[in-house]
Amino acid sequence: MKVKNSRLDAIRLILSTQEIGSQEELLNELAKEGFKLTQATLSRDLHQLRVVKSVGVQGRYRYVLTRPHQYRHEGTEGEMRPVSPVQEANGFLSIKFSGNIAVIHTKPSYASTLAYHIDNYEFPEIIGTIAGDDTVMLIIAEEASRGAVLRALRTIIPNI
Amino acid sequence: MKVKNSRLDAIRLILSTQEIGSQEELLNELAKEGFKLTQATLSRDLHQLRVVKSVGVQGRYRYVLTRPHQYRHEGTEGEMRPVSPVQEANGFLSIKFSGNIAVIHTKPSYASTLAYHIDNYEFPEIIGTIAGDDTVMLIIAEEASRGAVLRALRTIIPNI
DNA sequence: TTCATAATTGTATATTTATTCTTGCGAGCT
DNA sequence: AGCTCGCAAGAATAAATATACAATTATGAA
Repeated sequence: MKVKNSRLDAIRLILSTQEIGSQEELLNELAKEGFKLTQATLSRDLHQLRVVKSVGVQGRYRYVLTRPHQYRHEGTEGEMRPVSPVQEANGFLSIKFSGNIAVIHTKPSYASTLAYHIDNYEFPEIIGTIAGDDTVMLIIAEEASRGAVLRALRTIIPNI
Repeated sequence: MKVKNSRLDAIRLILSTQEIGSQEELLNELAKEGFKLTQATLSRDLHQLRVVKSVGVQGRYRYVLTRPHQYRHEGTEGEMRPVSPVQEANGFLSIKFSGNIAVIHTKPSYASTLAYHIDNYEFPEIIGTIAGDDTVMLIIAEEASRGAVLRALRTIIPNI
């Protein structure tokens, strides 16, 4: 849906520039931008964006974005995201799983850069990485399935 | 007050080892540990600890600690432990568990020093470590609980 | 197109969380 | 001792947020 995506964008914009302390407040800001929706929908949007209600400077509550970058899980919509340079040349060769560990093999010297980008996304499915020269080890969250890990990584490694 | 501080400690311990999705749930866990309090008090505790309700891997809500660093507001108790240089600057940021592995994130370049110190102690709970630039992975002994690991690490990382 | 399926949303409501108001307690003071 | 100040906490309640359900709308396959 076109409406929803631009609304999510608007939410991100607002939250990154203003101090919003409640959903109702955010609802008002969105209304100013011409978005008409209910608190229920907003709650769902925030959940999807993984926005959290945090505690700001004066002890006041504040909604904050947690993701450096957005990644859409299952592209319900075609929605061609722009492709970053990382995706162009990530050196990815293979991935294998064992227990709660995944091992990615890369071309020589690519591992640490790839790990850096994975870390950056702070996928909840991946609690940490460690890299050698051509190998990245991922520790997978206990609740995460391998499919979920692959989907998450696809943001960075489309050719996975 | 002594009670409150140990309760805050307990909250941190619980949140760092379990998936807690509501205050009531946390209240139950605290009850198991012998803490008796109401939701109102817990809400205030969480606010003080700047715990946020976030979204975990399965789309489930989860309370997470935002500040790995401990801060006691009022030095109610003198308790001035001598602080070693390691403790001064260990670069510790966060710790997460999955299976028998713990992942510690540190400030850039701190990981190997921290791992070195952990190795040095030869904690029976930790059978080995491996470090990158800002990540230390710990392999946990089969018999060791996560609480035990945290307690052990507290020797080196008081702000854990 | 038409049907089936999945996604989006609102309404109403349940659930959850924050806060107001009050009491009790202990430290430090005179 | 009595007094005050400030923190801690519970009870009750307000406020905020999540969700079950139903209706609508989009998407895709044949």
